[in-house]
Amino acid sequence: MHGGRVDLVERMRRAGLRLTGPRRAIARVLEQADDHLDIDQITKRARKADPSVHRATVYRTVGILKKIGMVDELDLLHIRGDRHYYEIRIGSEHAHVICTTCGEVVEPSGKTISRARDGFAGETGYRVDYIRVEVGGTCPRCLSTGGGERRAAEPDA
Amino acid sequence: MHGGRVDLVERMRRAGLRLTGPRRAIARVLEQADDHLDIDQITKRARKADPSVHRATVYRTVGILKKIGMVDELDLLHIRGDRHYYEIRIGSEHAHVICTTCGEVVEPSGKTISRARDGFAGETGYRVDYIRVEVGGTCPRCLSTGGGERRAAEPDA
DNA sequence: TTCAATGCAAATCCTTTGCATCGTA
DNA sequence: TACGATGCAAAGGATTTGCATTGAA
Repeated sequence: MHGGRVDLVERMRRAGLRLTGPRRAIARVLEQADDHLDIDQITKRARKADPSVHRATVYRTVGILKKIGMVDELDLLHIRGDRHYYEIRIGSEHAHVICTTCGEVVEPSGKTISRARDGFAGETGYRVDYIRVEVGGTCPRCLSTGGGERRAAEPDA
Repeated sequence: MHGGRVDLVERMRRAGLRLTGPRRAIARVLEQADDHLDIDQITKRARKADPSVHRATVYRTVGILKKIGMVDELDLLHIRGDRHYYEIRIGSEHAHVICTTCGEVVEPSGKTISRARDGFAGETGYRVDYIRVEVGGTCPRCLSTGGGERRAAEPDA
C-alpha cells in the first residue's frame, strides 16, 4: 500500500546489500504492492520480472530486509489464515483496521497512531521505537448492507 | 498474565465443550500462565497434571478455544521468533509493550487501550470489535543500564 | 578475481489429519 | 451406550539449509 513511493533498491544499496536481479525484482514487488503479500505472492510477482527467482531466495531476501528493518512481517489478526504477510516499513508506525466480514484492510493516519503511541510510552516509561496496531471490526459498508462478501485471499498470477 | 483469575473450565462447560482430562489440564495452564506460551510450552506444562496429554490435542484444543474467542494467538512482533503464542482472552482489548533488548513484556492498562481504540474507530468509521497493539521499544531498566541481557525464550520443564 | 547470492533439493519444523480406542455426558 | 475426544503415526505445508554454480563489485 505504498504505490512505489519509496526507492527500496536505493535503500538496500546504501545498506551495503549486493544488488542482484532477484533482489531488485523482489524489492520492486514490495514497493509496488497495493496489498500485503505472502511469500508465494511475492515469488510469483517477482518472477514476472525475473523468471529465475526461486522461493528460497525470496525467503532469504525478505528475511534480511526484515532483520534490518526495511520490511515488516504481519499476521493480520490471522483473519486470512496463519500465513505471514510482508510490507515495506515506512517510518515506525503501522496500523491495520481489518473488516472481519469482507476482509478489507484500511490504514489509518499517522496522527491517530502517534497519539496511541504516546499513550503507551507515557504509561509504561518505555522508549517506544515501534508500534503496530491491528484492529478487527466491521467496515461502514458491511455495517450498512448487513451482508458483505468475504474477500478472496487474492489469487495472483 | 492473568494469575488464575478466570475460570476457563467453567466457561468451556458453558460453551458446551466436553470436559476431558487433557482439556482441563490445558485450560489450567492457560489460566495460570504468567507469560505467553507456545504450543510446546503448553504441552509440557499440561503434562505435569496429565502426562498423557499429546501435542496434537493441544493444537486441537487451542484451535477450538481460539475459534470461539477464549484465547488469542499472538506473534509478539516476531521478536521471539516466528512461533505463535497464546493467552486467554479477557475482554477484547490487548496490548503488549515489548522490550527489544531484554524481551520483557508488559501489559498496559485498559484505559490507554480504550483511548487508542476510540481513535481508530473515529477515524475509520468501523465498528471496532477487537484491538491488538504491539509496541516495541526499550524498557526503563535497559534504558538506564544501557546493557540488559536478552531474556531466554523460557526453556520450561 | 573473489566471495556473497542463487537455484535446487534435501532436511527441518510446525501443524493437521486418519484411525482405532477411550471416556464423558 | 453413543459419539466426540484422544494418542499415535503418517501426511502436509512452510521454512531453512547444504552445496555446487553464478554473478556483482
